[in-house]
Amino acid sequence: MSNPAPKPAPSQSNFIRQRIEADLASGKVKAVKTRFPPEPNGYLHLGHAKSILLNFGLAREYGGSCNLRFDDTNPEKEEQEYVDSIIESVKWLVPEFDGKALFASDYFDFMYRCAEYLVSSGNAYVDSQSADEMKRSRGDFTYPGTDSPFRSRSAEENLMLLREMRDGKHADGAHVLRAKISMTSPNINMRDPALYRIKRTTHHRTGDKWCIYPMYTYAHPIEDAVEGITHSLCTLEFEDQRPFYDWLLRKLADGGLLQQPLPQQIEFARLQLTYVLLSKRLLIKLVEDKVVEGWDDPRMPTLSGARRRGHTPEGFRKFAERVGVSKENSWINYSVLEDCMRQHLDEVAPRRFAVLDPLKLVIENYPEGQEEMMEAPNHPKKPEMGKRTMPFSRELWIEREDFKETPEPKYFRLFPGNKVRLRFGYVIECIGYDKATNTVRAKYLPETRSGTPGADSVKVKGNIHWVSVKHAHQAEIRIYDRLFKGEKPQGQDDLNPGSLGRIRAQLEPGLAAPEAVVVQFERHGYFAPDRSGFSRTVTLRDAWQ
RNA sequence: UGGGGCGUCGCCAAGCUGGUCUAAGGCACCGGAUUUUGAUUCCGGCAUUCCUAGGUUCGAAUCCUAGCGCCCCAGCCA
Repeated sequence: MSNPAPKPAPSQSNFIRQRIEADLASGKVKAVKTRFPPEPNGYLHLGHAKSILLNFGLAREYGGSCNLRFDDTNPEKEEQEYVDSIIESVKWLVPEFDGKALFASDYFDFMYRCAEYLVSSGNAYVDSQSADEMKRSRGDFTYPGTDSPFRSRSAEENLMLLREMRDGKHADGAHVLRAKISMTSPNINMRDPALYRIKRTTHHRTGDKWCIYPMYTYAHPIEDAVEGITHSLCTLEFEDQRPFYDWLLRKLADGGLLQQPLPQQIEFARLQLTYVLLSKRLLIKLVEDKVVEGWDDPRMPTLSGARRRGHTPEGFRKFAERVGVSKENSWINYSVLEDCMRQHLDEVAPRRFAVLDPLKLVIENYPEGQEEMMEAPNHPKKPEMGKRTMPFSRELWIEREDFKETPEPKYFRLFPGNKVRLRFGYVIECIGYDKATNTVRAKYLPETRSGTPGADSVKVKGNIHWVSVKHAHQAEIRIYDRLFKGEKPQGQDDLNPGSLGRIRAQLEPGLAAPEAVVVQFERHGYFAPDRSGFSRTVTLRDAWQ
């Protein structure tokens, strides 16, 4: 009681929060309950991250809870492998997630009972038209549909047929259970939508128990209601489905099968990122065609790929906050995601030296055989992150970019006659370049050793990193570029052939055994230890050129 | 074409029970300061205008009318 509740970070107002707050204030809803309902037919991608963070975030923010629920109503497309990867990704992204997964298939019995109720109460019927006939009689945008010749079957006949369907007495496609609403509704989704179809397929969880499976349209509202979901968030394309969502729930509640308060569907705009393709169909194809190494290839826009790439949950949270939620069909620049990752990584990544494009430098007045240990902080602003030491010697690797025989204007790194600081080491002066050995020649100024009183006696503008040739640890570094070259890629034709680059780099010795999830190679960017090498997560911002 | 949505700065996005809007905030961008990462941080600048045209009103991004533009729906997919 003593301490005032910690003030939550002020969240950006949005239409969903407003709805929730109104429902809470009016007493319509006691506690917020949301859900994230993926279909286990692929790996989670960046678009899902927005939805996951939205649903779990809202629940946390309003002291409610959020379920991970698999929408496994189509056994033909769904697999256990996907279930496992999805659970793992959600766990990774949302620390407070308890790892418990729910399944639509656990409600199949109840859904079936609801179906029998709808039939008995005259709200559903078994249609025996072919798929093609159904399509034709549905009408189109300009013409109303026409009633199926089977629409007026008696409740008894419908019930009998439905049970036969359930018991596997009919072939796939022979019949379908439909809601009896109106074939003339201007909303095509209300023209007697299908509820159950016959699919004599083995389900990854219920096995061969069922011969009929509910449609998403029918199953989803029931799943929400059974779990006591208060706010069912989905993407814009389901907006036209909402009247049916409400219709179904009301019928079932009238029949005493569901309790108030009933869940309400709220739609928001899905994430669209430039240079990224988030279609599951295409992602599956990239994996199958081996265009990438797998679902977790660091170039993939999947969460498992992002993780290997070095992207972090905290970065994603910043991203979700930054892009907000609305009904506006917007495109987010990919650079926004990168910037969010940079922002988080800047705070937590230990700094290290890595020479990605090595050029040899010899300090001619530095005694051969001499070695010194140079101390460098792990983070420029966080002394609590400690320090590490690096061996310094006469021959060093420096970045090819950091030396120019003939510098362009405003270039302030190494060139003949110029002085530069070897970061956390000495100030050196370039005295030439030996073409025969491809070596930069320099002399050092002994009194300028970092951390000593004379360190600042010589002012220099440039600061470059280095690695002792004798002590360097070599490793492969994967440099990733965008997987697609177009700003709004359409498909595989837009793949960027240069999305993967491999280089051999010279690293400070401690990097032989990296402890951090992501480190910063100073002046380069953030890199994630990955498979005996490193994956470049994202570069540092660079105002030079 | 019928229905459903959306249109506020380069990109997001508040505001939309009308006045406090000559429109919040973030990102980007442009200056400038600090800096042993040309990074980070810091400070300053950045829509007389809210898709368009009318109307209501003392007063409109907010209300009304008519247009225009974009997205979604005609799976026994989700």
